[in-house]
Amino acid sequence: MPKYMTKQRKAFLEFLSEHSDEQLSVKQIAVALEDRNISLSAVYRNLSALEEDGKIRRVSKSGSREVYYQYIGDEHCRDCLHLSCEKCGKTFHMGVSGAETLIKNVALAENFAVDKSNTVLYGICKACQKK
Amino acid sequence: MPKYMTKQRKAFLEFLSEHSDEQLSVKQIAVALEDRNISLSAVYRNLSALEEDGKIRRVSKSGSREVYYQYIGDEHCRDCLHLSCEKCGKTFHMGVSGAETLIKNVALAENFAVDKSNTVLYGICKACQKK
DNA sequence: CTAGTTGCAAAGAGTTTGCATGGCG
DNA sequence: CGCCATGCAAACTCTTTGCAACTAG
Repeated sequence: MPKYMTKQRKAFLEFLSEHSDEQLSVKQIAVALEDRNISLSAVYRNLSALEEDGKIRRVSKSGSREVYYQYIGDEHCRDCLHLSCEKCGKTFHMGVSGAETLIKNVALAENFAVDKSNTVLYGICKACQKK
Repeated sequence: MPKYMTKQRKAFLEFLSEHSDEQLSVKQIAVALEDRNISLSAVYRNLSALEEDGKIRRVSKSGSREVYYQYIGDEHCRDCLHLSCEKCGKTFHMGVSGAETLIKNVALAENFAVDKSNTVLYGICKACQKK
């Protein structure tokens, strides 16, 4: 949707893609970007535009009432299921073959067509399980 | 957490459990209950109390920025994965055996321990697929 | 030059809180 | 009777919007 690449928008996209394995709150994003002279309203407007555009995804975390955003810019991510760790907050990708198997299982068992792009599985990742 | 069963709280729980296969917005709940003389603040307070208490779950829907709540009062639901239809908004339960298999697959493939109670798979249900 | 984008401030929506009143147990 | 829950209104926080100024193409 964005037409012009302003310096604000550039900084915005840079920041999000550098943190593409994290789920960021609006506040985190705003604070990180105010050094770069991006106003709060620009943050909100860019979030909306990029979400419509499919470049980022809005997600909700377990405990929190806050809204979080995550970068999904590259095509790769669109074919993955996402696993979100409830302890460290990082996101893991479940590759195409694994995801397809899982989705087929649900389809068979329940006659339900899972929407990959919108589904996030929550749990505890390998690293955090060890702690 | 609730100590007294007031008539408001009774109506509140009745309404939610009658609609346990739907995800309800705060607004829907508030409108439905204002006939029964429940103020907006009582709705909010009860939502918080019951969420802490594990009787309801807060979920987020695909397109919307709104917060939704769903009744999960009975023990049965705690052992299920939930499938939420993006068209009709209804929730389907994926029984224990199917859910366990699915969760084991994820654990094997990605070393990730899925948190059943917090995971909702989004997609299109059988009935809506036919339309 | 022109239309999209930004910043600011004000408006709006959603949620929480303080306090006096009322009702459950 | 004591304490919790409620209702109301005010306070807060988060998000959106109008408008003038700016800037990428």
